[in-house]
Amino acid sequence: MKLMVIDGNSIINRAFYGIRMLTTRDGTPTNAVYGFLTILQKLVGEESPDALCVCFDRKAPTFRHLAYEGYKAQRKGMPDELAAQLPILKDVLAAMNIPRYEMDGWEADDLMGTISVKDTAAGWETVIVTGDKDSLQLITETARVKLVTTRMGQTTEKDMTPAAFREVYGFDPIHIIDLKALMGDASDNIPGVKGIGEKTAMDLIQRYGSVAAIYADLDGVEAKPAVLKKLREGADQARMSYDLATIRTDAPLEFTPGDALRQAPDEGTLYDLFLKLEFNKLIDKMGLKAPQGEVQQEEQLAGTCTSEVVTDPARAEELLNIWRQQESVDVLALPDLNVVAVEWRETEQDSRAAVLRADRLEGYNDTLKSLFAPDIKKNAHDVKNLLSRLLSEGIQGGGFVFDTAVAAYLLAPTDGSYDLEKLSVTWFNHETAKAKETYLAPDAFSPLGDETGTLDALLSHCALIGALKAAMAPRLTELGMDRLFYEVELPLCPVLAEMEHAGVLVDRQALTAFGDMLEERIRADEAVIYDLAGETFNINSTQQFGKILFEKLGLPPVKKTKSGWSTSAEVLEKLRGKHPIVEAVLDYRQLAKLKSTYVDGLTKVIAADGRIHTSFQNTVTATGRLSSTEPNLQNIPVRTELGAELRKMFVSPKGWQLVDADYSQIELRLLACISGDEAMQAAFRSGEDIHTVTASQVFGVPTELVTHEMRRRAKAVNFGIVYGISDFSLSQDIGVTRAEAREYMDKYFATYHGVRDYMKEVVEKAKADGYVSTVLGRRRWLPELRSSNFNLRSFGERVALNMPIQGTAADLIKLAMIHVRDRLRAEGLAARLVLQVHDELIVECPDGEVEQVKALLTREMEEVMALPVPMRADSAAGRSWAEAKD
DNA sequence: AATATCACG
DNA sequence: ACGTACGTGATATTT
Repeated sequence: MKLMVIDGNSIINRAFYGIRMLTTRDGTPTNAVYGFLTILQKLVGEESPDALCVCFDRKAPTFRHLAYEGYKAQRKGMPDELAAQLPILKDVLAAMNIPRYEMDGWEADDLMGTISVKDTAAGWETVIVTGDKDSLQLITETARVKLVTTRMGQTTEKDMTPAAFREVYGFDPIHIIDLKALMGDASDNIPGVKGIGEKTAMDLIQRYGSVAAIYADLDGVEAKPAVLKKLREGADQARMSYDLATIRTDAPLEFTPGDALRQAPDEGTLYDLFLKLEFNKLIDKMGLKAPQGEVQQEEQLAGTCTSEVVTDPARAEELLNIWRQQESVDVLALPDLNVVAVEWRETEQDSRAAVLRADRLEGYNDTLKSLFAPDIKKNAHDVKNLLSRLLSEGIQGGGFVFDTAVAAYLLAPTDGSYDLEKLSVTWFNHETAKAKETYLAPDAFSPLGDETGTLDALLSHCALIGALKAAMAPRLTELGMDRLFYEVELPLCPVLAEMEHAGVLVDRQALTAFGDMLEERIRADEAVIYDLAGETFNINSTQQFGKILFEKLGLPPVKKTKSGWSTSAEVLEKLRGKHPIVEAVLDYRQLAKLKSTYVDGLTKVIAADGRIHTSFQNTVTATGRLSSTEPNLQNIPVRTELGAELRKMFVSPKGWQLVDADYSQIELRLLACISGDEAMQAAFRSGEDIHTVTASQVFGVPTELVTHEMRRRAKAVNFGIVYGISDFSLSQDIGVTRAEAREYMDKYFATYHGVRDYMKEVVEKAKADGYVSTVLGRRRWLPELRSSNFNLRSFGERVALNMPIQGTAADLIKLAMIHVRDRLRAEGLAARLVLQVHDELIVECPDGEVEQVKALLTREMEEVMALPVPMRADSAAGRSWAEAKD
């Protein structure tokens, strides 16, 4: 019979440091518990012990430690992230019915020693699991130590039997105590004999066997005189250290191995616990089932509903009428819209589903049009995308009352992706069929394809939308995000879809001509660079260029990257003037970027209608902003003269113009609002230039005497504040000493103490709540604030400062976009929104509408919300984006 | 797939 | 003592 006894503290420690940080969505750290369980499973699998128990340390002072009061005094307390996981682990062990031993005044290894002795007495074999070499003294013929090490998430263990031990150390296991007595152990604060290290100690113990033997006849010991002297002077230390290093085997513990016989876990309790810890993989791996009473979710997901493939137009009509009666139905469409699944509840319990297929149903397009009309209320996943595809088919969809992708995003905006498969796991801990392997497979619905499982998967995903809504809607309400969801995000979907569909007209010829010009200049730069380098090389390769720059030409490296010396523009700026190649490469880089990313990149995505249709992503950013992809039209150059040329390529159709409206200083204005800073609010209300006012106050001069340089620095401080700046970064940014930067910030905070107080309070509140939020209640969870990692925690603090501001700006412009669209429509204008660039809206309209549209945009943007500081928006019109941007 | 760079607000 | 600003996406090179 075999008993496995685990050093709980040691193993959870190894797990904590060996496995990357892991937290639940609310920030509870779980990596150590997870790691512990992984190790436990692995070892139990390998050893199949008959009995199992875990020992823990109890912090109280212990007698064997009284001998040396410094003992453990200096041992660093365990990090909070680890300490928080100990009680969790104990709960898990309880649920698994694994006995746990801990006693006031005793350490885990003492208990393990005691248990091991009793185990042997009962005629059992013992396996001691620990990461601590101290415990090697417990090795006997019937007790072996499994030494566990965890690195990069990989666990390796080594079996230490008496033979294996002797192989490594050259003496018997029990004498590890003697070894420690001589060499000490810093991590356990065992002093050892001063001046005796590992080498000497090993040699002595190998030759004499024990401390006792050495001191019994110190004069007979063969060693260097210096060593002998140290031994003589350290006799007391050696004796004391010997006691400290000795693991006791006489703890007053009642134990017989039968107490620890393995038992089945309490499945329900364990399931709940793992669900809370988000250990979904473990639930599956251990085949755990939900406790009674929570099973209905499974049934709902199992999709036991009745389904039909609609082939009769009359039946389709009938169904449409049924759907019109429903409070809402769930819809899931293939990307090409040729197959649509609809699911609805017939009664409380029974659900039904129908599949519409373009190839099976006559009048499919009309049915589609009716289904997506506003009078049928629909729940869908990624409404914006669906609406966009519908518009491509000439259908203007409406009537969407829930979007599971957007809801998932609002509830966890940093999760990254929200496909149905993933949501099924995060919300219900249920693996579903993979869309790509079933209904999204290339031949899923082709006549030659294999349809087995395809419809099942489609319908179960469709039903999942309903189940997710049932779970998410109350959560949104609970977190106060109803208005944000139903009045901002959801109504924004059709606006975005329309913008994507509209696209923006591009002057292809001008773009090509610009590209040709760039091409020529790039060639010229290449020639110059090769000449200056004395060889040809790939200028785009930072490695090759770095070699030329720092090795061949011998310029001084400035900054490191992970893989060598940086050649970034920031570095090259500093090297400017040291060698002509620097300037040439800077110029080359600018041209190459414009050519490849913008001219070539944009040309590639001009559609047949001569326009570029970007995709606006509404479930990507952590702050609530939109993002733009394929292509990204939110990073079209503007800061350099040459780059800004590109904006001349974005044009209006004949007889039309582009109207551009942008918020002025929206983030700083919101900082003034959110912080409640009177001085800053007054500055904005005065209507003067905020950077000038700030400069005047920070530098203590009247506004008329603020120089260009003073304003520039004040502007950098203003911006920096919004990002949670440090004096170091500010000094880097504006090129002054760190002390000066510090001084500017101090003066800034003296002027705007409301901002200073806000910065402190928002971080404190975030730490208490675990999240920050915007004016409209958009949330970002911040588990980083609980990290023991300084960098990560500091990052969390900066995010806590920035997200409410950037996020509120995003809230505002999103709301403004909805209002703008509604007003354009209400006033019967042909004008339409085409682009959004975070604080800027671009509308395309007939010449005759320009003035009306300019006024409308300014008004809707400025008056989108009543705030203590006025929001300002400026608008301008022109034949191109460049012309409209002044 | 990861890294470096650079475009934007 | 730490390491040094928030939020994005595209391209080219290298692994």
